[in-house]
Amino acid sequence: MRWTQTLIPTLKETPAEAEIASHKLLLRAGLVRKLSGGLYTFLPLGLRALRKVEQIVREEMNRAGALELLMPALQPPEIWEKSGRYVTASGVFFKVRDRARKEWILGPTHEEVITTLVAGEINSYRQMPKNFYQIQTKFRDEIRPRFGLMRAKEFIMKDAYSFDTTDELAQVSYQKMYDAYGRIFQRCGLKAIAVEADTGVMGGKHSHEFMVPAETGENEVVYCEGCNYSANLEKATSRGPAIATHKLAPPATAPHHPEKFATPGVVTIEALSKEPHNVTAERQIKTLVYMVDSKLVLLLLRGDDQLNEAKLVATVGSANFRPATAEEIVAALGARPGSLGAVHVTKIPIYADSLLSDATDMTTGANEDGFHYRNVSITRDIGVTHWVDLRSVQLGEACASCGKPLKIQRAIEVGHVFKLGTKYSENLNALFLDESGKQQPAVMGCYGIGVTRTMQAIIEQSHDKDGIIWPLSVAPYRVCITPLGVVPGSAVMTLAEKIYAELSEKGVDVILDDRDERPGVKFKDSELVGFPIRIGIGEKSLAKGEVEVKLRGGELLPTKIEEVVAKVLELAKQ
RNA sequence: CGGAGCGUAGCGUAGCCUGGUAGCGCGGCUGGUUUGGGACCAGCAGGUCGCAGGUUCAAAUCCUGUCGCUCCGACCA
Repeated sequence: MRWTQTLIPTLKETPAEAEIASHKLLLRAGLVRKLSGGLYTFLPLGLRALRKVEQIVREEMNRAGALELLMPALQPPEIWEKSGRYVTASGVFFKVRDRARKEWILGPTHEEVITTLVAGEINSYRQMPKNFYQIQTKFRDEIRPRFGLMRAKEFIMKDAYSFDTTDELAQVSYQKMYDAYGRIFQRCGLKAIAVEADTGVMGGKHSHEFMVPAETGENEVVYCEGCNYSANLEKATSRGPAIATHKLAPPATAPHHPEKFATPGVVTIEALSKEPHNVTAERQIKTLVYMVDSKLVLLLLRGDDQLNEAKLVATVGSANFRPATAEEIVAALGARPGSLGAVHVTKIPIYADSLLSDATDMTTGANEDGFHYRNVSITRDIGVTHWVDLRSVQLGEACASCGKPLKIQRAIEVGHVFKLGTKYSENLNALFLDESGKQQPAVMGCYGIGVTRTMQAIIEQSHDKDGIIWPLSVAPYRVCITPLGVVPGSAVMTLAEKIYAELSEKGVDVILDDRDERPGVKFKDSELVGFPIRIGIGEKSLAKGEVEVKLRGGELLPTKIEEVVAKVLELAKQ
């Protein structure tokens, strides 16, 4: 490709809308342009990089035995009603109506469609296992699109769905995808790690997310350097905080009942931990009031812990919850937030974090404004209905499996693999006959990669102050030829044309910067766009019988003219 | 949806508080000088100041509404 014949609208200045490095570079390097919030046009250069990522995904899926197909983006709501997700997933739907006013859904994902297909086409254990995938545009009415392609209303996803006869074989399919994902991200030049993850609204039993460490990521990953443990913060567990609760023995003189005391104006854990009360946070019980499916529940945590809402969802089995309003709380407990507690509460379900299971000599609100109880023993004084895991792991806590201190790092989720079980196959009738002629639901897995997000994650992980540093495997062009003069017939331009023709002939992706621009402009642009290999040709180097081969990552390699094609072929090999 | 901020030329912005001529840089076009790291000179084009209403002799500026964008939260590839 000749630079003057394509469109690469690079920008010197960063558009105000971009906040993170990869978003700024997508715009500045002329890869994408925004049409509207969360909606982007891929310009020729951006599309080339995207196609490279797609091709890597395709090759690895094929290698893992998955079968490519293509499903409609427009879906009938009836199949979502069958799966039960018409209501639970309704928040993400873009809906449209046809001329008869019938409603259709722009597909946010395709479990319902693929399961409907399989229900019709696969009837015997002899036809399994099967794994189908597609690379296709998804539509999600995101509450807040952001960071360019990172979270968009419309994005390209690779989604795969496996169907097996047994749980054991489904595990094999899952492992194949897990391994393929590792290869895909590695080939994209990404450092990605697999972490245990929460299954969320997808349902299912078990899942891993593939995370790209990045400060700008929207997720937090808990990991251990002592063993291989790593998990999304939403899911992570530990041996608990450094100060254990069960070691807080009550003084021998303490009475065998809670003792009410006045705490005027004290409405936070922190305030209670200071003068004159001096009750440290780990000796307090934090009482939260939530509305879950329009019913009140009490959530108890140790004073220094944070509620993990993903764990709450897993615990109560509903994503339909919110903190109760002050009015609802006063009506139910008779006190305002800040003086709440669960002592003597009997009519409301009480979910307590397991960390409190043997807590004694604790302090908590007395459900009377301005008063707290001390000397609370949770098993003696509080009618806990459910002991559960509600707390978020904190930095430095001991790893549950090896005891080393846990670390926490922000990351971008680029892929997610789920074991789904038989939820969809049962609801949508994807049944097969086994060897004994018995009808059974297929055991499913589903596997997603955000292709557009992966492309941006590569930029986020691989750039410097001058621009993008594309890995060879996904660069829009592997080689950029930069003649410093473009006069037709000149020695410089003649050589540039010759090298361009030879590399093109050998099948190398190469772009010839034939713009009549000053050298500085061309150098800056080639670094901003981030071509892995640049061949600089100018009169100075030509006089020495050389051209300059420059790697975007660093080295400058003066190269004899007659050796340059062979050398670049070697460098551009993957 | 809750909270915060911002909408002025393709991009980045000044002007707004204190109402009266829309200004600058980048980019674009023409001509010239330049030519190994985002050149210089001269000239030119490009704006219903997001939109609608209101106040006023007069609105980019003040008021109301609305739409859009960005950031924090919930959602997720």
